[in-house]
Amino acid sequence: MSPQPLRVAFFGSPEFALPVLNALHNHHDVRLVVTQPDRPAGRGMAVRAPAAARRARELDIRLEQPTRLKGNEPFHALLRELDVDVAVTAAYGRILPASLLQVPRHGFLNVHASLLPKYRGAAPVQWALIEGEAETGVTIMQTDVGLDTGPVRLQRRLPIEPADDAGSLLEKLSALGAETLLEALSLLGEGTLPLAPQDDAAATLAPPLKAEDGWIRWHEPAQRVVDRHRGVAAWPGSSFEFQGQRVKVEALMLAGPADANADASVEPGTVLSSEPAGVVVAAGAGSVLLQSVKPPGKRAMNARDWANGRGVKRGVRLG
RNA sequence: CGCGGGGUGGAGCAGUCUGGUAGCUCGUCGGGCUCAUAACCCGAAGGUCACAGGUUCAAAUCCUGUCCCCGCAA
Repeated sequence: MSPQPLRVAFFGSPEFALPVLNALHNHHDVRLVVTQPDRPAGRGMAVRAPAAARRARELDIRLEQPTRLKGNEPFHALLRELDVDVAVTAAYGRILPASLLQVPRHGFLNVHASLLPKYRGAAPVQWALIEGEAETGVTIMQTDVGLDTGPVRLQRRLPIEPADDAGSLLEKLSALGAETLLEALSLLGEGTLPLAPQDDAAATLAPPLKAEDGWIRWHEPAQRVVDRHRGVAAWPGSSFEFQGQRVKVEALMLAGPADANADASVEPGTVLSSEPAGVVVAAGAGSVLLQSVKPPGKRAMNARDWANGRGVKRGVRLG
């Protein structure tokens, strides 16, 4: 795709970064991979390396996992030594100091999973889903000192399918991001990569999700409950409270018209029926079908099975 | 040895603290009722209570060890 391989440094950590790293490795000269440090994760709290770090080892690319960047002179020196044309970031998860941005000849390009200036921040895909957007996309931007505020260099749009959740959309967008980045680097090599400032007035924020973003708000309209569920699917997942316990919802959908909450006097969160397909719950408008749930300490089960065992039937209130 | 929850007929649970007849909501099978059903009625089958050892007249239940599942932690 790129006739002229560039010398690049790559900054990225989680799964989202992998397609981008792989694309760079296939078409350019990746001289360095930088990820977040290894951290304890998983049951047993075993130390685990970020996805990009494991991939870098597989590809036998030099790997650095600095704890801090600001004032880290040896790291700055290393980047200068490697003499890279451009640095690329994709979900690196850290603000870069100005002193670092000017080291590569062409600065830093960031692969961001939204149509900037909308959804600046750490969770653009998740928030686009929660807000019920019909489309999203990826932006290749020139990194500056702000949070996703730098000029847009290349952008590609992608429709959001009804079946998409945070997991599937992140996957699609990382693939699209990798593709778009290669195109951008190609144009960069030719000196024809556009540079357009963002319209700050149109900017919106997509902050990291918090655990409470996953709680189902039954008073929201049914479609919004579904959209929120899709957005928080990767983490923290949606859940509700029942008898003091947090029950996670693995699968949920809009209830059919037959199950619609016709009686507006029914309190949101009230179980309307328990049927083979699942448990129908009244929302602020309309109703939602819980298909698969996961009580604490248990594996995922059909919502109907869960209801059978816990005495959940018509009229019971969920929190 | 980071913290915590769990393993009981085919599914989901109660019972364990305070040892003493295997319980509940479903499903399955047979029969009945109904124009009909995610409905209702009658009946039946189906369980080494995760595994091993120990205590006891007696263990799903108490003690010890092992295996497996799950949550927190981003």
